[in-house]
Amino acid sequence: MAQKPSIPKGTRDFSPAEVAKRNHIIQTIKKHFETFGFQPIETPSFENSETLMGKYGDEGDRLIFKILNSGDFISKVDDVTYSSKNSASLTPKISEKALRYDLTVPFARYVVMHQNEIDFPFKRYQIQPVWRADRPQKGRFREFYQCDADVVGADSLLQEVEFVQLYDAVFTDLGLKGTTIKINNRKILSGIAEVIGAKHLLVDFTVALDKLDKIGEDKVKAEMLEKGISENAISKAQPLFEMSGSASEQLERLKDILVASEVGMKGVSELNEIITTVDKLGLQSATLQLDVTLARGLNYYTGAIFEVAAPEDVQMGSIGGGGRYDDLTGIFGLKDVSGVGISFGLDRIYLVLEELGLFPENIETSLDVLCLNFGKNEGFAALKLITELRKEGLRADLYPTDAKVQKQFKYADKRGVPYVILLGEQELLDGNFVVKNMKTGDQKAYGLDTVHQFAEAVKSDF
RNA sequence: GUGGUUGUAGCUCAGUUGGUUAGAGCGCUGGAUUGUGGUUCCAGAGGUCGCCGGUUCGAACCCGGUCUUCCACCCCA
Repeated sequence: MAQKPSIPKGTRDFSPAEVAKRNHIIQTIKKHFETFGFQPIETPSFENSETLMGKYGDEGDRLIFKILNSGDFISKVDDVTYSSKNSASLTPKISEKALRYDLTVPFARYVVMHQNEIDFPFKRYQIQPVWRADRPQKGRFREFYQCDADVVGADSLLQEVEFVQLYDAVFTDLGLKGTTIKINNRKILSGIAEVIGAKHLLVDFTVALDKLDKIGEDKVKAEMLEKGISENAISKAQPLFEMSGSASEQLERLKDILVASEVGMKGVSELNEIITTVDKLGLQSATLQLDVTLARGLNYYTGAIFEVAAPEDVQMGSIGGGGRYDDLTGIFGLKDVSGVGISFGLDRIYLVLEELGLFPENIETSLDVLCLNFGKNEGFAALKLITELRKEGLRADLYPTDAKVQKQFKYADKRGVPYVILLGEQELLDGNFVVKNMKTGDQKAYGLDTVHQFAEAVKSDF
């Protein structure tokens, strides 16, 4: 080996133990997606560039991984473009495909392409990796999984209510108590921008406001000023910085502020309906919290927006987010299809569960029974035995060589196997096999004709 | 994309003002133990000091570049 092999920045290998834990999260999410009536789809890992470019803002375009064209792509570039050394104009000529950046835009493309086969409202879920050419940090990778659930073709606010319940169901099932589901409505933000006379600067306004809990009131105002929002406008928005109290109290105050804005009042009434409905239904372990500073960067949200914060004692960015987008499919030529969806950040949920020690104890157990190998005849008998155990549905294996018993036991111990079977010369003569419980150290003999009994005993121990 | 940070054995880390042969703990292999793991004891193997170049009689150590790690910003799951 000339040089140590490596993997690209921001990517990871997953060991058996890590895969087991990731699967635990994925299976839990999947289970609840399905009980809520979502159907799975999958889309290609790469799309045509024009499907993705321009959908996530300028910043987003920069973070999309582009795929170089095949063949002698450089000779097909005209001399002017080639010698301009301008990446923005050269890129489209040498790259026509790109790795998907999220699952929502490919889903919108899917809906438009398959609109005639889909029965609306369409509830789909999708669990696949996405790629971003970002600089890695804690909980941020260049390849990571998103677990999305979206509904298209239904503009009822009951969808929003369902998504709050879905978040609650998943995080409760994972044992992650004390998550906060923050909710806001893009219409309220639009309304405020309208009322303060900064409608044209909506995006800058919301991006700055989003940072309130992170950088504080003064810095947020400074950023707004810098972006060209007038002093006067900012002072009109002052009540936003002083929002407190229950959701209904906050909504009352918002009504006062937004009375002149039709869209703003619509947002207030939507939010009110969602919050009061959730309140009546109740949540198991999550808290729904109105947060008027919640903005979320993506430009396509038009109604409710969500973000899930991990329990307070864990240092981690959001572990999920989503919202309603009234016209996502419009970009691809299908008008008037409303969509709403949420996403779970698998990798971040993993880090949170790990930090809080919330993975089930025996999740890493990959084998229920290991049978030791005492030689040719004994090994053959053992193979017959574990074949029966496998038919019983147990994960059973035979040590492949008749290595020293000590070595075989050590292997079983390291693998975390709960039961070890000894089937040697003496046992063969007696027509039985000895089972050692690795946790307690107890040993017990079973007749070779009572394998089923043993299997049941093991299963009842789970 | 901007600024900073990290890299020494499989893992976690020491390593003096630049000085001969780079260390520890854990893990690994073998033995104490020819049918009993997790504890203990003994022995052993294992390193191009991230990579490339420079300064120097001499570099793990100083300088430059590069890759990587982590952090802050931008943005975001």
